[in-house]
Amino acid sequence: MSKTSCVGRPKGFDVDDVLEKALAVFWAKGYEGASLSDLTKAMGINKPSLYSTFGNKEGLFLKAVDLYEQRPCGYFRPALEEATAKAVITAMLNGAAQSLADHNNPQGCMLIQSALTGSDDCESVKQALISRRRDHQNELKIRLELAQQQGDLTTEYSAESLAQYLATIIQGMTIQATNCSSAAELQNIADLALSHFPGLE
Amino acid sequence: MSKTSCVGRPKGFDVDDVLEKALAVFWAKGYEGASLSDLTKAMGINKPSLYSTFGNKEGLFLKAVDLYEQRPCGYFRPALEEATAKAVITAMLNGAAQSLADHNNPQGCMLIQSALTGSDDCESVKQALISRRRDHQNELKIRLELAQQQGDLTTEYSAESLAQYLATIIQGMTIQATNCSSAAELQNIADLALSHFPGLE
DNA sequence: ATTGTTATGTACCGATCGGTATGGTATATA
DNA sequence: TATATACCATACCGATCGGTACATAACAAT
Repeated sequence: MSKTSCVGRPKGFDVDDVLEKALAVFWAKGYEGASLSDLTKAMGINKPSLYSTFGNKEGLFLKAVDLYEQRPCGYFRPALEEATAKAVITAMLNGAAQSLADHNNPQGCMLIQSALTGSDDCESVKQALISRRRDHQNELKIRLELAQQQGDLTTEYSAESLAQYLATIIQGMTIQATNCSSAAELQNIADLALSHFPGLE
Repeated sequence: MSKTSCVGRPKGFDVDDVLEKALAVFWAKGYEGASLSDLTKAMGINKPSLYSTFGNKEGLFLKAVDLYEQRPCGYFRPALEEATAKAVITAMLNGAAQSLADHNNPQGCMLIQSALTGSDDCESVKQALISRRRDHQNELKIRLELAQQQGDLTTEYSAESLAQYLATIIQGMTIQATNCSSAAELQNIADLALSHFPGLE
């Protein structure tokens, strides 16, 4: 797959494999907090290999973000596919609670905590993450608009408001996760939010 | 006040004044993202003055956090003094919305974004901020317990759950604020949260 | 005016930052 | 086997990091 078998010496590592190691480091330490030494040590490769494969630190980070959105944060897209607004929101809240409580992963959400602030150098990374967050919120809005058209979500509130409200709660849950909240606490928050969510009959 | 007029050459700057400048830098760039050059330039002093006055970077940061809790984030304590649970929660949500929308300040909440992640060096700062957040949540819990005793908050949910739920929403709002949400959007989130808050009548 | 004390500005410290030049090594093609 | 190609390890680059030594300047006490 990643071995298209070109001429020359083959890579001594699996690209997807080391990317996953890099993801774990960025997730735990953030973009600027993760040094090249941290990364190469965790990935088990040397700096020239990293640069020839991923371009530079920022390129590696963005690839890691792509992987993050496919893997651990993976409850999001499936939740959008649920049949009704209530099912979507339920899947979203429960998925967040479970994902954030999973101790196999670093605490919190990578899209939020890896570059909320930072030096001037990381402005582009910061903006990239803001875009991803807004994109997610927009996908959710579109799904809730559909639900309103299909009649399983009241039109008392705009889809935009409700999407923003749900995003706010989930983002708050990610901060709670970094505060060492337990799985039970996170699930309790999700339950409270669901049972009092606006617009669901 | 800060000039107790001791022996020796007097300071050429006002301590509270430069601390406020430092706060603005830490708030915007985070603990590690704010370099000593950033800080000294904004404060208008040189490094030796900074170190003799505040100890080191971490000492300066912690002093800035103290100041932050008194000043821009200042809606918290007054809100606890409100007469009823509903008034407390209303003041908390509206205060957060207004404070976060104030463009005189950097975006977001300093207690959250200035050290969510980072290198190993900033572990103690990270923990200090986690403590502050949990302390705030605990103060809120105690206030809501009192409200339950006084009968203006139902006992359907524990004060601890409700405090954590409100903290989650406000923390989510701070992330929304860093996503360039408008004042109207933030207020809308606050309104939605208030009108659907569990346990209020 | 002298002395003691504290603050200031400059110049510097070792360590680490992100990133790269280089030379040797392993592989595919010919 | 010869050669071209690409990867790997080491050592290095200038810049910046947090922090400090040192000489000088400004004040209070005598």
